[in-house]
This record gives sequence, structure tokens and C-alpha cells, in this order.
Amino acid sequence: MPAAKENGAERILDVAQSHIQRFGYNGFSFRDVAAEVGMKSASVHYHFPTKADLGVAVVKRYHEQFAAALGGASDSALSVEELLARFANVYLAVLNADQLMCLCGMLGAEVAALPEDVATEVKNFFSYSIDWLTIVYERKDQSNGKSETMAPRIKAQRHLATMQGALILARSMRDPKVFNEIANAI
Amino acid sequence: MPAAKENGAERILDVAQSHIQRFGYNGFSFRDVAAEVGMKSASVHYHFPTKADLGVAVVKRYHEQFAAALGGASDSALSVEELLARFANVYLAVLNADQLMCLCGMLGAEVAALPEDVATEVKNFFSYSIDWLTIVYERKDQSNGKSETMAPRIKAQRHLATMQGALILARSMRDPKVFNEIANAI
DNA sequence: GTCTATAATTTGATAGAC
DNA sequence: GTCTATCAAATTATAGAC
Repeated sequence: MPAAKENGAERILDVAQSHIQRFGYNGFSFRDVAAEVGMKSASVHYHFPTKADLGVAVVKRYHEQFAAALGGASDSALSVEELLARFANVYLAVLNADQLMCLCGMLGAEVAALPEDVATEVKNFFSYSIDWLTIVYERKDQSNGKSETMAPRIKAQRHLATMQGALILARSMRDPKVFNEIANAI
Repeated sequence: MPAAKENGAERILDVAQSHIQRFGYNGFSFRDVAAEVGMKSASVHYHFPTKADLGVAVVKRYHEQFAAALGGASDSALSVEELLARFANVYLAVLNADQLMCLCGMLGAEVAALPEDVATEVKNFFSYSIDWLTIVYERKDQSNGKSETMAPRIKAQRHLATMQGALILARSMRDPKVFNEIANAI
């Protein structure tokens, strides 16, 4: 959520994130970002010396914002259904923004082409997401008494995979409804 | 499946496909492909004048090979379970090859950065995949009598999304097991 | 912090010899 | 069908003035 007044570094992060979500890590340049922010590429290098530095900063900030939007998974004030709905809504906000991929869904696909620092941050984001969902599914299993055959962590992985794939499908089919249909089907 | 003896165009398609699956459309160059094939970039341009031409050819061939490996979805000699297992096995072969993305999963993420011709072929591939899975889920609904609330097409979309997302997760986590766990959980 | 200028490399693509 | 040679543009990155 871009605040009303942002410093140069923040505006660069906003634009860089949007470009990565649209075109991928290899699909944007310092000049692209600089032009949209309203400065020259040398000024972007002042804030983020290398492209890997910029990539790492974008992913770290995204991770933090994502965690803030999700809140705690063991928050007992919310039901399991409310927590999963919140998770879906965070993804829905991403898609509706401008038919964007999840930042880390995009970078996850490209992971073999990323600087190692950036790839590590992407892994951290997914680890966090799986941990969050695992806690929710553990609570779900506890609440309904029947013995579950599938481990909560596997359910969490499947849940996350379905959301990421739904974003790819919706974009590829050029039909945002596809995401909603899949998200509601989970 | 690269045959023992291939002409220049086929070898180029093999290498280009592998590079796209690893690094994405913006992550490979004519020179990269030429070097691995053992020729010069000008020779690649002889076979595929533009990068978009090469991209379209790669996706079309992938689509054909995928369809051949899947076979007919209404093939009554196979059970619904066998058909879904076959679908999963085609994806598994992709991942095991060398921790690759599905070609169209990668291109689907990058769709906003693709030439329109290539984006159209990606959409065709996903339309085909959803149609194939929809037929299988229709048969499944017919065989077990209970009234289903979720339309077969929605189930098909969800199934496909989960497979694509599972490839992203497995690569990002650098753990191929993740794909198997998710695929078995469907 | 932002600029101009520029270096060093890579990229997609073409011309023309063999 | 493949090569050498080359081009024009774009890319990441740096040096130094303001």
C-alpha cells in the first residue's frame, strides 16, 4: 500500500515490485523503473547498487507486508474459515490490482535465473506461507474430531500451490474469474 | 523426447524449450541456444527468423507432445483414476527431467512480457488441458451417483492450478518431494 | 540525492560469402 | 544450412559534477 508521501527508495520499491510481478526479474530494467519513478537510472543505483540488491529489498518488503496483512495464524479470535478467507483475500487483492502475479509466484518460476540472494528470500517467503497455513490446518484437524489421513503440512502445501497456480491460470486465460472459481472451490 | 537423429530445427527446439523452462522467455538468448546446439546465432535465425517465431514453435510442439502423452480423455479403456494418474505422471516427468517448470507454467507467469503470438499459444495449451480434465471429471461424476455441487470444469481448473503451483513450490523450496506430496494429496 | 556521461557487455537481428 | 562480420539498441554499472 503506497503511502501518500514516500521517499525515493520506497517509490523505487513500489515500481520495481510492480514490474517484477508483470514481467519477471529478467523483464524489467533500471531504466524502466527510473523512468516510471521520474528519475534517472543512476539514481536508482544510488539507492540499490545492484539489481540483486533491489530484488532482495523488494522481496523482503513484500514478505513483511504479506505477514502484516495475514496476521498471526494462531490468532484465536478468528475461526479457521476466517483465517483461510483472509489468506485468499490477500491473493485476490494481488490479482485485482492489475492482473498481477504474486511477486514470489513469479520469482519462484524464474528461480533458476535469479541471483542466489534473491532466490533465498523467495524460499523464505514460501516457508513462511506454508508454516502459516500449517498452523491453520492443525487447528482445523483438532476442531473436527475425525481422524485425518493427510498431514496438515501437506494440506498447507497443496493450498498454497493451488493459489499460485490459480494466478497463473487466470492470467494466461485472461480471465480473472478463473481465480475466484478456483479459490472458492478449495 | 529427443530422437536419436534430429535435424537442426528440432535440436534448436529441444534446447530452446529447456532454456525457457529453466530461465523463462526473457532469460535465454539466441546465442545461448546456438552455443548449446553447436552452431552460431545466425544459423538459429535461419530456422526461426525472430524470437517470437521460435517461442511459438516451441509451445506448439510442446502442446502436441503433451497431447500425445495424455491420449484421449474419453478413452473408455482407462479408469478415471488411471487417467488422472497419467496426467500427474506427465508433470512428474517434467519436474524430474531437471527441476524444470512446465513450459507453459513458466510462460503463463510471464504472459504480460510475451509477444502476442506466444501468449495465444500458451492460452491454447491451458484451454486444451482444462478441456481434457473436464471430460475426466465429468466421467467421475457420472460413475459415483452422489449429486456433486462443484462443476467438473471448476474441478478441472483447480486440478491444473494445483499441479502448476506444485512445480513452482517444489523448485522454490529446492525440494522435488514437495511436488509428489501435493500430487498425491489431490 | 540526483544528474550527465560513458564504459563494458549482451541482445535481437541482418548482409553476404561459402 | 552454416558461417563471419557487423549493426543498433538495450542492459548493468561506475565516475564525477552539482
